[in-house]
Amino acid sequence: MNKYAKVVVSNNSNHTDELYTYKIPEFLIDEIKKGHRVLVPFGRGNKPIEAFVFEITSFEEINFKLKEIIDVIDEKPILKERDIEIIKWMREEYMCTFMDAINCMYPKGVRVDNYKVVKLVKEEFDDLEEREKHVLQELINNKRKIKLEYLKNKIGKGIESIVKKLKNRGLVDICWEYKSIKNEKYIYNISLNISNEEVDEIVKVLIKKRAFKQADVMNFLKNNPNIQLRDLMNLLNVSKQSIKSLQEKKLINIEKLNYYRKPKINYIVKNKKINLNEEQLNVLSKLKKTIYKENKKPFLLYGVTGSGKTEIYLNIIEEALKNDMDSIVLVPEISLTPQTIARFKNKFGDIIAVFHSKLSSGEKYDEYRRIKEGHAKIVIGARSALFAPFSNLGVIIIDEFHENSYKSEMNPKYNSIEVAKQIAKLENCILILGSATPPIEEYYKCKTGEYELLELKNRANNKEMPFIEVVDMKEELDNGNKSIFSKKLFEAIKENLESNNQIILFLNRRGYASFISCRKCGYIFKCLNCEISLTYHKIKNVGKCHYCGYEVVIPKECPECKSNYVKEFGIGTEKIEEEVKRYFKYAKVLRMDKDTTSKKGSHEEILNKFKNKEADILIGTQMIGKGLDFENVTLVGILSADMILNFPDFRSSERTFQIINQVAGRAGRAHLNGRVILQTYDTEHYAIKHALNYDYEGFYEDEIKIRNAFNYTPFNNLISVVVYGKNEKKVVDNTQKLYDSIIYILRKRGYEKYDFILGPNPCPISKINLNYRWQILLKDIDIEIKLLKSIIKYICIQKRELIFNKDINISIDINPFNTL
DNA sequence: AGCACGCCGACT
DNA sequence: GTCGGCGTGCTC
Repeated sequence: MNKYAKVVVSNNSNHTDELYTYKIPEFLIDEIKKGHRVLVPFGRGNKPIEAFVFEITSFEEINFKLKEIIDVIDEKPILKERDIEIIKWMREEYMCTFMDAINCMYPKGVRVDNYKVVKLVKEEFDDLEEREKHVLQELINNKRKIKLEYLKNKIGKGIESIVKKLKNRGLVDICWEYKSIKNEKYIYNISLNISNEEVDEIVKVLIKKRAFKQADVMNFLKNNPNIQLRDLMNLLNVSKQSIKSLQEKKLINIEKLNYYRKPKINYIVKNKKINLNEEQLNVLSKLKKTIYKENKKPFLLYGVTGSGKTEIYLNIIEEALKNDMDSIVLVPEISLTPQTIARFKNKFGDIIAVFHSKLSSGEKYDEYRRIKEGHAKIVIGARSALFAPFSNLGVIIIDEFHENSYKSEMNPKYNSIEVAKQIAKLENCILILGSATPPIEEYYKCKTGEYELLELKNRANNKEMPFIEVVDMKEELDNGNKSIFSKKLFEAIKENLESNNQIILFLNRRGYASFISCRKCGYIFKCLNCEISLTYHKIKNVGKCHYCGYEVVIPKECPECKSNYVKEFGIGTEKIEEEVKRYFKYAKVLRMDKDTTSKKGSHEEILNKFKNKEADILIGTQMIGKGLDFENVTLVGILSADMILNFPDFRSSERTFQIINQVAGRAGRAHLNGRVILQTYDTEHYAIKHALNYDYEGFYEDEIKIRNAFNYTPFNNLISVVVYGKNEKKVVDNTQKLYDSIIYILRKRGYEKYDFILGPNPCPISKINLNYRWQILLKDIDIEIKLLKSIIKYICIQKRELIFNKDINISIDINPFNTL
């Protein structure tokens, strides 16, 4: 019976994003399985390309002749059944191609090497031009076959037409060939299959048959019981054939070992027992109970800062290991969590694989292999670690799962939480989403019963959360204090410095000032490539664009009106540093933001310095808020909560609440009492009021009402379609066309109200890197999200050429984290 | 996308 | 005539 494979071809194109059917040749029928990588001839020229088998069928569906699969690439399938399910799901969910999703699962880089060759068919020199003869002669000299590329180098331009002419006369043939990259690296270990005593006898027989090489090998093996094939071939200068025939005579064993196979390690779990408190034990026992339960719900682990979530993670992973199950731990940004990683490594040692985005593709592949071969049982890393190829997944943990790094910014623009849920469902494994400030839409799912809520309400050391004092900056201004420090914060810094305690100052913006302008004519320094004002960096006296990296020296004179009234406005971490140094001359200050941590390892360096008390004050942006323990910090100053609050995004309240919570949690973690001072112009805002009391539940209740009233998530989905390109007019026209097409389809389907479509509008950042950006936002109000997606897919992907210009790009994001 | 093929102007 | 440049259309 004929068998057919439906495959996805490895081609970065929207036009080939479908399943292609190939006939499986006789010799591969038993070999090819779902998930295998294969080589198929594709296109008119039958170029051999890599493809992934998604289905195998045995009936003929199509009546035109099918091409045959050339070969399988790997010994074992690359994709598991559930990987294929996830790929299909991601393609639907995020409107990406099969290949976009496959690229998440399988490290790219090692791909098929293909090239065109010219083959000699007939030797006939009559009526040929000089250069044609030359080509023919080359072919005769080179075993009648030459790479086209090689000929191009030898002959130069015009080779294509020469070869074509030769082809038309039937003298040569042009076709594609490939060098198959078999990815598996093997070691062949050779040993005797007979006893040493028998060897001499055998050697005599071999010599009689004039098989001298084989005799050499046998003699060698008598003295060296174990050797690798490669070494044996080099040392004795024997061919593979000689060794093979020895194997056929059953005189030797050839053992195929995987290159990565190390001596099997028995992993040691260090039993430095930390006594869990009652709350933790309770949570843990609930988790353990579900390990073998069918149809698990995802767990939302709501644990206040310092409640010992990590300890729960370590324990449940240990439990999984006992049951021979693997675990995945996602952390927001690997470089920000050295302490967490250290704790995992301490406990589990060698069986941990670490995934960062900064691994080279080779390193990534090595880690991939380690996992695939079962040498790593735990992977810890950023969102890409989610796709680790474990065979028996038991637990997925997403730590600090409110962090927006879990949403991919690149195609496919997936949300790790959603993908994790999908994987957990298919693998029937435990999914733990841990946070001190869960996203509103996720916490909502506890209320609806989609998640099971686990709570850690107390800090492990039983310390109260530090008291947050709020300072109204409007009042400060009325009292004539124009500085960036309120009187209260100023006094507190002074006190803490005197008593030799450490201080953290938090501000959500790097640089010195948020913009630079001329006070006379109002000129504002802007990026040349982006529609964004430049941030002033005083140390280098430059204006920097935080979107494209553009930098320009700021002149004293206004380029517009030539006056001397150029001045910077707003505050950034650089300015805080300057002010602190001005007021507190003897304080030692460290600054941690994107500017001071660009070098590798500079992160840890700053943190270590601060931990070792080499500085009194740490000034920083968001990155100081991530799971760091500093015992001697007794004061945290949040300089301007408004900066986040006034951000033009529906999540800004939530972000504010989260950041205050995170940053405040840095104070007083050990024996000392902490104090937090929060400066804001908006003391009455509900996010700030609830944050002061660490009242997540209260904040949730207020926020969910707003989400409901304005049709935001979790009540509605949002789709953002951004149209961008270098030509502003084309961008505007194309966005309008997109809008018109959506309306046209909706009207045909009987819709009359279109108020769920916002736009077309320019994006809040209307130009980035010379690309003008326009946007249409759609919500699934009174319309099915599926329908909405299918309409957008139809217009933006399937009929793309009909509607959009060639130099126009489209970016579709389902439930984006921001709509800039 | 990326490749093959074909149509058309340019040039020995 | 034929070279090669680009436009067009298809990929099991």
